[in-house]
Amino acid sequence: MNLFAHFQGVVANAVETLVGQGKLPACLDLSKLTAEPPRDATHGDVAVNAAMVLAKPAGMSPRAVADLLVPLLVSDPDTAAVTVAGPGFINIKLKDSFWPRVLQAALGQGDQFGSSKIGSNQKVNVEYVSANPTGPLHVGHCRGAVFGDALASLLKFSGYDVTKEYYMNDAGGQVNVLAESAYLRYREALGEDIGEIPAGLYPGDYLKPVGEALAKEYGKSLLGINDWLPLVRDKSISMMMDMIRDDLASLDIKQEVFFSEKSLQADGSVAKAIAKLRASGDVYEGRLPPPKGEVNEDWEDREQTLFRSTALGDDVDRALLKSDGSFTYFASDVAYSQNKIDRGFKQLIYVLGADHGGYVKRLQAVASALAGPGVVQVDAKLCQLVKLFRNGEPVRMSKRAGEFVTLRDVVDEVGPDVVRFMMLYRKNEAPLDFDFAKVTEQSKDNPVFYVQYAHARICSVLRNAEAAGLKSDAKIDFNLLTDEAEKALILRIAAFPRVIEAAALAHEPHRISFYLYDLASDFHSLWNKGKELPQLRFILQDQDNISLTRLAFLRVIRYCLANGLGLLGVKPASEM
RNA sequence: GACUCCGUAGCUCAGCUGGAUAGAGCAACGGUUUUCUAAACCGUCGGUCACAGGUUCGAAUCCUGUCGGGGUCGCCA
Repeated sequence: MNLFAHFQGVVANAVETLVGQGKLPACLDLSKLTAEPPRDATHGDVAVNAAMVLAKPAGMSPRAVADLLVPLLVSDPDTAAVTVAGPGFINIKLKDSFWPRVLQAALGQGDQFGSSKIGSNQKVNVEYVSANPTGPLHVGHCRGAVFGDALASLLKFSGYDVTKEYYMNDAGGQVNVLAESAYLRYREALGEDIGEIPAGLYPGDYLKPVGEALAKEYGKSLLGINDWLPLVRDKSISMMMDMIRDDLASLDIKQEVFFSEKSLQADGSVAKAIAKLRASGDVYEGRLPPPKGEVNEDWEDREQTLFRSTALGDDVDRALLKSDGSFTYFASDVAYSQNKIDRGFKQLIYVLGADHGGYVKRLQAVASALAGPGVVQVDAKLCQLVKLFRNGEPVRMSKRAGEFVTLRDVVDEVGPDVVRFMMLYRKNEAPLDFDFAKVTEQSKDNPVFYVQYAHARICSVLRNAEAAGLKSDAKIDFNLLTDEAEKALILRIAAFPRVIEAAALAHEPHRISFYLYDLASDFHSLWNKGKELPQLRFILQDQDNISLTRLAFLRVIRYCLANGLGLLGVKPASEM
């Protein structure tokens, strides 16, 4: 249960009661009404902005609105006191008996604590990675991969019907280059000296197994023929996708749908989607102004088939057909968008690199044109660059052969949990520095370690508890948790569902990482307080009720940590 | 030139879709350990939220403009 959402409802009901009594005018907009944790804990437990938001539309002073609301809120069974403060905040102080119920409920929910139904089973498509199937994933793909996966988990946990998807660009010119590169490796596998890989082809060693596989499967039969390309291309793509899936598996990422661009062209979907847009007047024949910025020698002024994306907020209209009559990449995306709409998705989330920023508006324009304005929500999450460092020194990468750091290199060096946590310890719009030395350091400077250490400490106490042998008639009574440090933790725990919901609505999984850090900090504080004040320790000799209560408390904290880490895709450590 | 992201403490960053006196960590300084994991904790110091306007009860947050930094601007994918 999200207690803040609960009290927002309580306040909304109170307002409606007042409207019913004629004390407040009807048709007030309640959408801006919030209930949130006050900045300063001395103000109470829940801060409500109702009086300030409603004052103007009601034609009253905030104070007058508050005076109407306070009596109704005081009568709520959970409130101990209601005060009006500052510019018109209504601060609710909850009864002491409220918090034990929160802990009890959290304990009962266990690994579901923090989950919600705010998604109402709405169908959401999260498309991420979608790297060209021409080689292994590099470190640049890492962030989007982890981000997309965590966002999908977060949305599932929040009650959305989520599909995790990868779009395979298996139709363009890149995969023909891949095929030519693989064909060279095939000839090499048959014993031919192929020399240097020509410029423009993919030089990486990872294509050698493709050549060998082709040699094994077809012998020399592909040498004499002219139409080897489609066959080699399909085989290469298939093997590259297997490799990419392996790379993703190393981060424990498994997408449910791998959607083929080629299939859209093959089954006529692209032509159909374009025809639909032409019928609605969104596609026309026309000319484009030359591109700004760098001069492009290939630019040619000609009449072409264009999507009227400027009508929907884009900078220029977008071409759908190349001069040779084949579809552009964007044309496939029109059909792909239609396909997603047809599958019933109400939200299309694209996790993209920052270099795709210019693509966002046309994706939104296409969805709007195909489904109607506002019918499907398109949210593009742009992940900024990851800069790699080794002991403070930037890791140099060049695009020449062998000098790029692969996703696998990073995962193999620091482990999947560290990669996942660190990639989510920044909001996606912020650039991220990733230092191999720092992220594996075992100290509080390293947030991954800090959070894991809290979890391990809890597990350690729970192990010790088994040896302590508590009496079987001991009872859990969360009213026994009265210390300031304990209360701080209880408040933090109570905020967990709200953090998850807010992160899900904002599509910002990084909020969970920061929450977990704060939670770990509260826990470490309590732990150390127990060093000075032995009565605050978790297991007390001959005080089985309080010991059992504190152990249950620890289990609730552990659920928060484990559930939060689980959403990030990080495995909690039970010892370190 | 256009679009887009960013600009918050000496450094790295949060800031809960507009709330009350702007928060953490690092660095600096001081303290805590016969103890359930000190791999930790507590305290002090540190701010013109880039700048200028606007919107309103109220702005780091929204709008406009300026400055500074990153990214993008193809019939590529």
